Amino acid sequence: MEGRLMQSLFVRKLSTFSPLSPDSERELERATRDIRAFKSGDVVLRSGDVPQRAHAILEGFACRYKLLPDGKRQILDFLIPGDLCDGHMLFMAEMDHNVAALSACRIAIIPHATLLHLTERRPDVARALWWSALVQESIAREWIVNVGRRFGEQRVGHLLCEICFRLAAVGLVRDREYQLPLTQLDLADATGLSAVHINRVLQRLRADGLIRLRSGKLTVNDLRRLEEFSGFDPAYLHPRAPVRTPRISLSA
Amino acid sequence: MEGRLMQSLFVRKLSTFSPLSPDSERELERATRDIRAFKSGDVVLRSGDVPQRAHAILEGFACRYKLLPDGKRQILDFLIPGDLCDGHMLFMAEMDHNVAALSACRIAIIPHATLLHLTERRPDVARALWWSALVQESIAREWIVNVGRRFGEQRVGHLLCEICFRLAAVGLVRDREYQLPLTQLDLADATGLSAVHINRVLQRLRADGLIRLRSGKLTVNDLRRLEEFSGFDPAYLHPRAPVRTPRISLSA
DNA sequence: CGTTCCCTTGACACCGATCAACTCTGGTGG
DNA sequence: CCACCAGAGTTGATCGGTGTCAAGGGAACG
Repeated sequence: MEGRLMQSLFVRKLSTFSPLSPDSERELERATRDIRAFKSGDVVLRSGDVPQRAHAILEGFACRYKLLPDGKRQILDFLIPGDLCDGHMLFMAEMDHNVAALSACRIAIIPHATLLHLTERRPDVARALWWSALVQESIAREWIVNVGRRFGEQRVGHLLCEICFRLAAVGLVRDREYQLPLTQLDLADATGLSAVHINRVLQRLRADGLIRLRSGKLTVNDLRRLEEFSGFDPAYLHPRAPVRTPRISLSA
Repeated sequence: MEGRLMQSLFVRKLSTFSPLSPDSERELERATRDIRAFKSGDVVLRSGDVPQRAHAILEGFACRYKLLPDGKRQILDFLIPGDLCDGHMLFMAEMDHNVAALSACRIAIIPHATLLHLTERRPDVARALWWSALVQESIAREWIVNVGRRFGEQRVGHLLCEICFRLAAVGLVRDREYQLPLTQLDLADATGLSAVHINRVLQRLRADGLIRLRSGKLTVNDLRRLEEFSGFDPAYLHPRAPVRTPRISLSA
């Protein structure tokens, strides 16, 4: 829908991390014109890969995950429109986890060379990328708390709150509702629970009137109550702009 | 012990992330001359703080943690000599978690102004700091897997492997042994288990001949076996130097 | 219009929490 | 030097959250 608009979600989101100059936005926009479609289940990045191109979600849901020797899967993060899948690969040697599409996705492919070149000449871009890595770190830490110390109901509630806030930040929440193209198995692997248990947890959340979830559409009946119930505090998403905005320039 | 040597662990570790020029090392060294002692239990950084100074561990163990409304604690990471507690605070608005000493610690206090100034003039320093943030992110993700999808024995085993590798990287492992000044409650809060259960897990690991743990000293009898048992793969610690080393300069 | 996921439900097992007591250790002061 | 004390480690009994297994129902897609 609205090709041009959706395309710029990546740039828009980056600029909320740290303001971008119009020129930088234009150049980033130009760099994200190579768009590929992925089907649900497609693997975008594989552990051990040494990717030469960066991937930015424009539409759809994806996730980071790791597989254990015994076949169990742990989802590490959901990737929503505007998210960069592999920002760290600009510097690191190889992927240490996988990324796969959880729904049909449109993903922008950006050669590292282009992104590096852009970053070298544009301090605001470098700053935004660095900042986005810090937010990801912060989200990962909250996930540790989620799987480590909360009960099933709170885990799921907390996760749904996080997704709500993150989607809202890119304008994908309307009337307390958002598209959630996730399987109960996906929710299970994100929360460290089993699919059967997720099913029962969802039923209880529905029975308590906290959420409605039908055919991929989630409705939060009372966000305040769900936050309270789940122990959710959006501070860890660092929604505001950074305090200091030093000029960062990457020059070759 | 050996004041001068210990002091430079922070600099030494940073330079393993990304090589530092002798000048940068010298300047960093000079910036870390303000050293404070902390007792076990002392809170170094509190959630909500807006610190004006960065903290680097020179000696001892500390941890990041969050407290839940019901009083439960989840440890998010252990901070060992060489680690920067709050690198992200150079950019972010406020702390979203706490940092406390788990043993007697010596911690270098570096004013943000100094660190920023240094970073602005020295691309190699900026690059090393960015890189260190990426490694922290990677560690946090592996912790999600640990608490989400492993059994008690493997969780603890995996954690002990990680600490072993990280301590070894700063030269604090000798003869498969290292100082582990952690309470069983600390291990519990790091693995999402209860203190009682940790006790039983440790007994089983000892009985299986995998480890020895007495009076704060941990011995790994057979690292290969412990890794295999715990599903540990050090790749996520990204021990090697970054592939690309673009010049990053922060200029005000 | 049938195949394939996905969701749902029930029975049962088990990992790990909780509670409560006891022991050990290291440090302190008389 | 020893008695004491507080914190940490240990143990047993019991409870409960969550996993596993197995079967059936529903909805989407070709």
